[in-house]
Amino acid sequence: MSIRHGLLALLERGQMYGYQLRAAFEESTGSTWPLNIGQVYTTLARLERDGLVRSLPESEAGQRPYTITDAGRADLALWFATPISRTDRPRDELAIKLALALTTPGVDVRAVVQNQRTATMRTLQELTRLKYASDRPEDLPWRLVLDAMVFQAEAEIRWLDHCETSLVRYRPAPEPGGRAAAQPTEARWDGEEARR
Amino acid sequence: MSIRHGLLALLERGQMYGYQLRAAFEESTGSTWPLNIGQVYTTLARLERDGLVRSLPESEAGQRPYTITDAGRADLALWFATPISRTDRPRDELAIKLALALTTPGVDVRAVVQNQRTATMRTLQELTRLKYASDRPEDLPWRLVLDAMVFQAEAEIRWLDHCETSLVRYRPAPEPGGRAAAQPTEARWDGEEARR
DNA sequence: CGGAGTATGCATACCTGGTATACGTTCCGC
DNA sequence: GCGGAACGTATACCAGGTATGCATACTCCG
Repeated sequence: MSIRHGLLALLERGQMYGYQLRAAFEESTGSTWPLNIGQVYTTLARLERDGLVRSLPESEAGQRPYTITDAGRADLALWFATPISRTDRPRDELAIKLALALTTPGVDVRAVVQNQRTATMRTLQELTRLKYASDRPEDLPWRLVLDAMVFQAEAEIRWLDHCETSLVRYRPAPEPGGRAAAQPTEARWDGEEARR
Repeated sequence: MSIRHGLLALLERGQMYGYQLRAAFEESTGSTWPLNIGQVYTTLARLERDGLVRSLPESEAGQRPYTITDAGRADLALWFATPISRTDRPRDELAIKLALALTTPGVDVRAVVQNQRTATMRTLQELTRLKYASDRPEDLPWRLVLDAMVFQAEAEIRWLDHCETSLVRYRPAPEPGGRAAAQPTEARWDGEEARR
């Protein structure tokens, strides 16, 4: 629901049309997350269907501006007033990957951790480089977005290190017989282990 | 692409059918991210369409097990070998929300930050409670997933505090005239500000 | 001047992720 | 025996996300 409310917030500043909305969205986050133009139009259509925006008559240059409605303003206010909870965040692909790597035969978990660590370190350097590239005080929103990514990358590094030490202590030998794809007859996960 | 590869990794342990796959997936992440059963079947169909899994004949009990193919094994190995980059992560809804709050008239940014902070602190307490609930050493994957969420929540707290101090220093008065929805004639974002 | 390239602008097709729901069977307890 | 819980598959539907088509206007350069 991020883009819906993002467009609503931009329309709260005044009427705008699709192309403008994309530019404003990308500018407010420093082009960190490029926004496909097609999604802007489909999202605008859905917002209009739901009564949160209203499309104005096409301008002389062929642009179709939109305005936010009262219902849209209420929805936006609710979005700003409601904190983002843990349950409506997307799945953490890295965590899933590592958790599954631990129980998948033939996977070098240490290597996965190490590869990810160097990649994340590289990202972190790139982010700090970007951070000090522009120091204009009016870029506060963009710099906060950058800081969010920096903080998150640092947390990821810490977590990866934590994983590595946990691995050493708990998993000296993951599977004593090597590749364990040898039970052909029946599946090994028959549900009674699935409930903890 | 998280679930595609997740199912592939589970099938690497041996043949399984849909319902089993969901149970195994949820168990390996400690039911942190519940997986809708419908998604398992549609994803399996897409994996079979792409030649990464093969469906076996229906068992006597009416279950339809799947096996991973060689192409699937190769895809899975590639997934484990390739680190997750910054660009293919989902948008950070909280960062977008705060960046937009800064430029949206009539939004109390401090309140947004404070609300989010208390909510995240609550999740953090809940997570540490969960973390010490089970200490079985064989639950390492699940505990690592939990730790990932803890590290991320802590980073979020730090970032929110950082936002608050930045706000104090840079934005003592966001809009001197109050609600600024007063320019009715023309849109205020005409593209020449959009390029930085 | 003419054409190639680029920015502006809208629209649609298509795929994946995610959810709800329908619809069966089996098993177990009351 | 019957009602609910667990097991199991399947489909419809919506939102997020991407690629692409298509049109106009401006600019730059030979």
